[in-house]
Amino acid sequence: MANLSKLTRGSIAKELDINPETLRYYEEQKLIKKPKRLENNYRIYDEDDIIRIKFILTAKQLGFSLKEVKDLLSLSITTKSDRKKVRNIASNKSALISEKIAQLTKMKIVLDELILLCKTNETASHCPILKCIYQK
Amino acid sequence: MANLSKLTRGSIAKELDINPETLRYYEEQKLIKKPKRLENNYRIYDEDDIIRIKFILTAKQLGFSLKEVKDLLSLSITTKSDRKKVRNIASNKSALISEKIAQLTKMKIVLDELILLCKTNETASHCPILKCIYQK
DNA sequence: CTTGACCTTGTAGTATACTACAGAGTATAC
DNA sequence: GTATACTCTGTAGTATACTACAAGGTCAAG
Repeated sequence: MANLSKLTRGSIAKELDINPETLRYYEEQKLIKKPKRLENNYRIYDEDDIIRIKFILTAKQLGFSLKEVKDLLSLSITTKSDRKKVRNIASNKSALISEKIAQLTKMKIVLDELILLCKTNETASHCPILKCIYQK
Repeated sequence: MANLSKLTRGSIAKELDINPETLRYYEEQKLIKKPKRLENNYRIYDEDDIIRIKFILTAKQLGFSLKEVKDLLSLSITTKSDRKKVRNIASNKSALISEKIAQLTKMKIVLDELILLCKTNETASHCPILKCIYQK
């Protein structure tokens, strides 16, 4: 039966540079919905799935666990009662993200200083990266 | 023998809200140096150790693996030959951090928009957080 | 002077997040 | 029409990062 170069597990995995099995794992963990199947029972993904998977991979890089990613993905307001819950989760995550940005900014400043030192003839022993901890 | 309320494994762990065993694990993994010992063989840490442990915990929250943390902690210029190596690692990490900051910023914008929606009477179904993927 | 809360070592177990494999079916390339 | 390269399911194994436990030593409080 014709495949018509559809978005199967393998092609998605290749495009996103992940193991095809990871897609099955995310499905099992309910991070992505069960995809449609071709006549031959092959999983077939759409653009929305790709967006979602990209989000999962990105959030993971930013230090969120799969459980936290799941929380983030659940943030939609479909009923009135969702409003307060969503606002709570979103507020918490927003604050957490601000904190992460602040820490990363400090870390980047120290690294960029260090790169400058490398270009000149100075030395920087004693783990200069640690400066970012007691830096404003 | 007098302890003089020294910084033992337990007190550090309590202060940093981690499991005392984690300190032994980080020592084994060579993320922190072997600490001095009291006369009774108890591990005893100093302020530098605390800074270093705080850095490890922070970097982990930001999505760095322990291996990456180790790389970051190794960034010191003690000999001339270090210069190029340090500059390479630091440059790579600096760029990676910029990327993380950009992604987190996008994510925060979407979350803050969502919080606003919660305050008004609008709905936001279909996982609004996913917007941060195809956002400039 | 003992009870309980620390500490020591070595080793084993766990949670998270994949990753691989077996055994079978399906599909494209020559 | 047959390699070989996918796909399917179920299940087992692995890497990372802890976390717990056993068996024993140390220490401050009552």
